[in-house]
This record gives sequence, structure tokens and C-alpha cells, in this order.
Amino acid sequence: MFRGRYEHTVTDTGRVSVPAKFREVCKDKYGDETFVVTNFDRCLIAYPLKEWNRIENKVAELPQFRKDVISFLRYLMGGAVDCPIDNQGRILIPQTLRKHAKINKELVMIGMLTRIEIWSKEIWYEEESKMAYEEFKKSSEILANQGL
Amino acid sequence: MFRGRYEHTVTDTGRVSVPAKFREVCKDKYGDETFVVTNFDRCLIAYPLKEWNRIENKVAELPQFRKDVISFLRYLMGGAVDCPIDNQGRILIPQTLRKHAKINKELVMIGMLTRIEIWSKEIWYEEESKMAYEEFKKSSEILANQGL
DNA sequence: GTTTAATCTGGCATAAATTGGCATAGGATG
DNA sequence: CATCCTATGCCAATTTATGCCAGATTAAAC
Repeated sequence: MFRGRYEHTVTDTGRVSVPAKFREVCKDKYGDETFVVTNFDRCLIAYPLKEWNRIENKVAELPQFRKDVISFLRYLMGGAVDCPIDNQGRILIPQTLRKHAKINKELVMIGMLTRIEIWSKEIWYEEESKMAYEEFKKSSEILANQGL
Repeated sequence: MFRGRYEHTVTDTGRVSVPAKFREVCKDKYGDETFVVTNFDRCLIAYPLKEWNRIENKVAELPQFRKDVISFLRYLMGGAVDCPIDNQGRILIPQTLRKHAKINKELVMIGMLTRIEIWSKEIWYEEESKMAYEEFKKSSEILANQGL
């Protein structure tokens, strides 16, 4: 499972190293070296290809002209791009996605078990400071209610 | 399946490159290089020919006497035009369709699994910004309901 | 503490994709 | 039939993606 937070740099062509730990998980657990990256709220999320296909297949079964399904497709599927890992362990994040998440030079990758969140470093620190004690208390309660 | 969002430019004669990824899917999955493009709401949609035929067949089985069905179909079927991909990987979007979607110079193509949406860039960004938190939450619920 | 290995980053060279332009072909219109 | 408009094919310039090499940095091993 993906865990931990890493800060990396993006080249001006949009390439970033995927943290070695994440690559390892991707290969060992999913037998593959491709991520699918899409936009999500104020950041990007990356799924291992296999995990993504699972989602796609489920969504493909929904009625394709239902309003909520359309907006879902437009937003999440519309953003999704496969990003294979190259020989140096990097992926290329396309311009449209970089623009969406306001990623410029430095970013933060956060392991979230089955997926990875990718934030612009600036925005991440902003978000982190907002997500202060109150938020934390709330989340802790949820955890507690789950018996943890 | 089609996924990802691409911004492209239209020549003054109405030709646009189909993103390489989409061409690839079209050829590999449908063994064909022709799209059927039609009007839809505030944008256009493009289906690979085979997929379009599947829809046509389905439609043929629908109850013909229902007024709303008929007018929706008139709308959808009426606008449909075959757009073969040329040697440079481009299609020609006819004037009537361009006008319908207010496509001028720049457009956005959005992969939606079995079909592609084509938006005027301006209108797309309008739409995207409108699709704010509420919409997004709704989509996320779909995700949640799919166990994701 | 030094050596070794692995990871991350920047740069360059090549390949592929995208776009603009021009010339010709084909139809429609008067 | 001449003229106009649009469609189509093709070339060339530009931009973007990809592969690979090498230095810099970090972590691991001895």
C-alpha cells in the first residue's frame, strides 16, 4: 500500500520522479509500472493502472446519458491520462493536469493506500495549515467510530 | 477506452487533429479510423463508427411513439456526420456542427470511455468553473457507491 | 567514517505529434 | 459553362514527448 509523503521537483517538460517506494508497491502489488493520473478537487490523484481499470469497468456499466454520470465522466474520466514510468523512474504529467493542480516546479506526493495524491507544494502547505486541529479532531472521531 | 482531456486548434477550414491517444484506441479497440460526430447539448460528441452503429441498433428497438424519445433521437441522429481520419490524423468538423458548439479556433476533446466530447475551449472553461463543489460532491458519491 | 549503491535531477538528441499553408479536386450555384 | 465554395491530400515548420546519459544528492553497506 502507498504510504508516506515525498517532495519532488518537476522538469520544465513536466517530468517527475515517482518515489522509489511507490514504484516498488506498484510493481509488487499490481505487477505493472503504469499510473493513471486524473484531476481531483485541488490536486491530482494517481492510481495504478489495474486499480483504475476496476473503476472504469464499473463506471462503464452505469447509464451513459444520466446527468450525474455525464458530469462524473467529464470530470474524472476526462482528466485521466495514463502515465507509464520510464527507465529513470519518472512519469510525465501532461500540461492540462499540471495547470489544473497549479503545479509548477515543486510538488508533494502523498501515499493514500490504494492511490497517490499529487499536490503543488505551495497549495499543499496552504491546505495543511488550514486542516488544523478542528479537522483533525473530526477525523479522529471517525477513526474512533470505526473501532480504531 | 477513451480518457483524458486535450486542447487542440482548428484550422480555418475546420480541421482538427484527433489526439494520438484517441486514434490509437479507435484503431485498436474498434479496428477503424472513422468517427461519427453529432451535436449534444452545449458540445459535440464523437463515437467510433462501430460504437455508433451499436447505439443505432439499440435505438431502433425503442418505442417509437414516445414523443420525448423521438425528439431526442431526431436531435442526436439528425446531426450525425461521418468524419474519417485523414493521413495526418485529422478530422473535418462540418460548419453546422462547429456553429452549434460555437467552436471557433480552440477546442477541448474529452475522453468519456465510449465516446469523446468536443467543446469550444471558452465554453468548456465556463462549464468547468460552474461545475463547482456541489457537482463534484455528487460525482464523488457515485465513486463512493461503486466502492472506491 | 569511508565506500558503495541507489535515487533523483537536469540536459541533450531523437522521434512523434500537432499545426499551418498551399494546391488540387469535386460539387453546388447561378 | 464559369465561378465560387468547401473538401481533401500533401509538405514543412513547430511544438511536445520520449529515451538515454551523466552529475548531484541521498541512503545504505561495510
